[in-house]
Formats: sequence, C-alpha cells, structure tokens
Amino acid sequence: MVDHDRRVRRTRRALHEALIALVLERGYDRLTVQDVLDRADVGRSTFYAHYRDKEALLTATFDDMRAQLQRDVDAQTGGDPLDPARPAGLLFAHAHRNQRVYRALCGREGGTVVLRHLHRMLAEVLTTQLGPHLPAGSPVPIGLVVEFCTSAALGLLVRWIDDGFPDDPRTMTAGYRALCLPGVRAVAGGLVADEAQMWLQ
Amino acid sequence: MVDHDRRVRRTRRALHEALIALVLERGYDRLTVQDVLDRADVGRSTFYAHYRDKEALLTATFDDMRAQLQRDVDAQTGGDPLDPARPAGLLFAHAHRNQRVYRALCGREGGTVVLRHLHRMLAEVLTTQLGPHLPAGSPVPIGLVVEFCTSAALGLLVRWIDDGFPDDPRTMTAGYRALCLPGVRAVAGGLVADEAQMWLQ
DNA sequence: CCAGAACCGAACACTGTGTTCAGCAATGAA
DNA sequence: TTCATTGCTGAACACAGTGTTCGGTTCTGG
Repeated sequence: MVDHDRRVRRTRRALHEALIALVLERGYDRLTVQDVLDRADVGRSTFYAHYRDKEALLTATFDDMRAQLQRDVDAQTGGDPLDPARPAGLLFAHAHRNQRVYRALCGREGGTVVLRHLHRMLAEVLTTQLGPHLPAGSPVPIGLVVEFCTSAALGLLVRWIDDGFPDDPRTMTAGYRALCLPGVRAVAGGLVADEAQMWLQ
Repeated sequence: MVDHDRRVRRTRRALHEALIALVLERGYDRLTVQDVLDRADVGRSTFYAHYRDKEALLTATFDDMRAQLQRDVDAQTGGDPLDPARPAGLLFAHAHRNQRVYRALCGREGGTVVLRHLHRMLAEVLTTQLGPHLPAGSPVPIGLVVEFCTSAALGLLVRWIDDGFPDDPRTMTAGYRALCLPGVRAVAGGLVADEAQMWLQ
C-alpha cells in the first residue's frame, strides 16, 4: 500500500478512471463497487485493501485535484478583498480545466460528497477573506454573507457543468461577480438598513 | 388505498410521523424501511402497498406542505417584481411555521430529494417573475440569474434550519434581500458591463 | 536473486430490499 | 345490523450488494 510500488499506482489509477467513466455513464448512485471492479479489472479484496468503501474512492479520486485548487487559492494575491468572485473564479477556472472529472464528481449525477467538500473549502476561504472587512455589528452576520456567496457560486458551478460548460470561465466569473459583489458591498458599507427597512413590511 | 377509508389515513399518518421522528433521530441515510415500519407499527407488505420505496414516502410526506407553499406563492401580489426575496421570503416563513418537518426533510440529515423539489419550485417562480424585467440581450442570461438567486436562497435556508432557526424569518428575508437585490438590479439595469470589466483581468 | 508485499478470487456471513399469499379484521354502505 | 369489500398482517422467499477472510500466486524494489 505504499505508492512507490508500481502495482499500487496501477491499481489506484485503474480504480479512479473506472469510477469516473462509470459515473459519467450511469451516475454515482446507480453504481456498485462490483461495477467499478469489473471495469477496472481489479479483484474485490484488493479494492477493500485500498479504500473503505465507494465514497472513500470518490473522495480520493478528487483529492489530488482539490489540493491543486487549494494551492491556487493560497497563491492568489491582490484584488478587491470584498469580491467573492476572486476565489470563486479560481474554482470556475479549475473546473473548466478538468471538465471530465468535474462533470463526473460534481454534476447532478455525481452525488453530493465532493460538492460538500468544495462548499466547506470555499466557505472557509470567504470567511477569511471577507471577515476583516465586514463591520463587527453588521446587521447581516458574516456567516450568512459567506453562506450566501458560497451557495450561489456552487449553484452556478453545478448548472454550468450540467449544461456542458457552454460559457467561458471568465464569463461565468464576471456574471457571478456582477450578481454577488453589489450585495456584499452594500452589506459591508452599512447600506443594509435602508434596503431592508425599505421592503420590510 | 382510497383516503376516505380510515384505515388508509391511519396507516399513512403513522408512516409519515415515524419517518420524521426517525430522520430527526438518526438521519435519512442511516434509516431502513424496516425501522420506519417498526416505529409506525405497520406491516411490511402494507408499506409497499402504499409507497414504492423510502423516497416515495419522503416525497409524499412533504407533498401536502409543498402544495400549501405553492398556494402562498400563487396568491402573492404586489411588491418589486425584481426582488427575489419576495418568493424566498414566503419559503422562509413557511419553513419557520413548520420547523420540525423542515428540520427533518431539508436539513443536512434529510437527504437531497426535498431540497431538489424546492429548488425547482423556486427557480420556476423566479423565472416567471424576473423574466419580463430583464433586458433581452442581457450579458448575464436569465438562467444564471435565477440559478444564482435560487441556490443562494436555499443555501441560507439549509443553514438557518441546521442552526435551529435562530433568527426571525423576516430577518432572514431582509438579509437575503440586502445581499441579492442589488446584484439583480445591477444586471437588470445594464450596469453589468462596468462591474464585470472593472474586475475582469 | 529473493524476501516481502500486493494481488487474486472464491467463499462466506450479513444487511436490506421488494414481492407474494393465505388468513384475519376493520370499514362504509345498504 | 348485516355483509361484501377492502385494507392489514406476518412470515417466507428470492435477490442484490456489502465487507471480510484466507490460501495461493505474481510482481516489485533492493
């Protein structure tokens, strides 16, 4: 089970590719471990020597890629600190560069596990990024702002994936920014009360 | 299987209540049909005479309530047609009035089926509402605007539920409006290009 | 070359699903 | 109240999928 052994690398690679191919064909839910084994031509006991279950394989398959995205995010510098489209744009770009995998693991047929990971990841980044720039006694607490931006970004991502990536990632980012940034600015600038009370009741 | 027979009503009611109670205790995924039958004290064959499977029971359990929400939405009149918080606010209010059921069926432990229904429902309403008021050649297509607003609203809803409904539904609605409306207005008013190009690159 | 490690595959126990059917009990209508 | 109808029961069954075990085989890196 050490990855400098060629047999281990071969086995894992075969499983990952079989998983992605099969999810694209039949969807994650309608998929048994045995299906993956047959496609990958790997023995049953071998699978369980590597992964606890189907979900662990899914997570592992996405893990390297997620690490890459995390590095992109950490390396990012400059830009408007209030702009949620800064990290979200990296996510869009990353998805666009790995369309096949994203289609399999984050599309409608791909289960919710990976999406939950991305959700948490983006939420953490946005909390760090927006936190210092929102007024302490903000009428809209930081948690809600982050949840708003995160859910919206992932919603756009999933739809973009399921539509087959029709647009440029920059177009997606620009669209997301156009929709998201004004509201965040309004909240950060304390313009909320006016808006809220204007329509409350 | 006709619902003017008392036996049918009793059986279904027992199944619905058992489902909700058990989801709250253990989560939808970690729940077998047999668990529900034991709790409801209903025979196995009886269950399958009423529902195709566990998911069908879930859907049916939420169905009456969803119909009520739909009626609220249809009855709504007045207000800013560009404001996505108009229908979303009804959803928040509805959830607040039925906390126990929403906690069971739409919380993190509640699976994704009901959430998908709500997503589609809200998206349809918003498409109808916003469609006529967005410029035809909008740089951000109506589909993306709707997806943005819908995902954000449901994201806030889920978090609100899982936090145990700490805030007033009006506060939630106001917060959502403060975050969402400015962006929608910007897009509808054609201010998008400025924003987008300002930060693009 | 070779000791150690990974792989194989068949068998097994287990959990959960969905169906069937004969007998029983409650129901609503007359 | 009667009674044909309809729903409920519960046990049994076939089936699909999971996760584990183990003796034998094959490959790998040193």
